Amino acid sequence: MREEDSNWFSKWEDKLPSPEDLIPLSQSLITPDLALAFNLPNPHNTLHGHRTPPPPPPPQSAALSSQPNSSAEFDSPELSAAAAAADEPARTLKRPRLVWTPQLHKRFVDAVAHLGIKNAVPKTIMQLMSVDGLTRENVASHLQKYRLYLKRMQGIPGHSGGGGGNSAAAMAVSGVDAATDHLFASSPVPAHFLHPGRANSDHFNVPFVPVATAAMHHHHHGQMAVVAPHHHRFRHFVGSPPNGQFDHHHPFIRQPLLQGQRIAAQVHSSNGGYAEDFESTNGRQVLTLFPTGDD
DNA sequence: CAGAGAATAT
DNA sequence: TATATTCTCT
Repeated sequence: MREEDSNWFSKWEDKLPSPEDLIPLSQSLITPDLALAFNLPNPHNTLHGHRTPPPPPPPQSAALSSQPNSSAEFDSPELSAAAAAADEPARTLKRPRLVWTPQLHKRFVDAVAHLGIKNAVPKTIMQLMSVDGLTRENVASHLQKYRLYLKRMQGIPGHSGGGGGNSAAAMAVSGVDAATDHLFASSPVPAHFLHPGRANSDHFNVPFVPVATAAMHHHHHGQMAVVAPHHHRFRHFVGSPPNGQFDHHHPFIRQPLLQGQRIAAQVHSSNGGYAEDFESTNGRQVLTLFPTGDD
């Protein structure tokens, strides 16, 4: 692959989304814990600028009664952010539901596509997506649904996975409502996804930059310029080659979504509008990347 | 044990 | 319904 260094770079570069595509993608998920712990740095962000990021209310327990748990839980007032932060916030807090926006899903699909079905497992996908705050569970859950979607799509021949031309047939046959697949249909399904028998070949060779989830630095953001590929050869294999046979295709790199952009939330009860900040409705919060139209 | 994937739960 | 959580198996 080295002799193709320059070559692959071209291809790589070619394949990259344009800056315009990348920028809207540069959102980051901030873990609620983090948000709480740091009391939302609330930089000068802006875009909407308005409405101070309301200090996310402490997790008002209640709800959920899965474990009657012993005794009563006291939510001491002093258990505020400070105390919580000092004590290990992550443990007690509950993450808001993640909303898979088309942009986020796009990343997901890209990751899966470049990893190859074989290596596309939650952990790996998650790492490749490098979205701050995204958990393996988030990905696993989404992947499960996505696979079902693909399965349905496979049953319908003559379909080209396309956002624009969605196959009503597929949906009709599988008795699924169009709305159901809307998200999935928003990103084209790579052809090989639909061919189980076919040995697909793309895997690893993924120079991804692990994003340190340090909450400390929020320097420059917005600028998501394509990271300059270092001249080194990236030797980051994801997973182990089954038989040592490498099949390198286009290198795939993702710019980690840096934090500091903006975080938005949408209330579960179908809030018609788009997100503002963190809004809570009896403790039910939804974390979402702001919708930027479609891709 | 960690983690994938399916089955449930909310 | 969409996403989360739990459970089972690898």
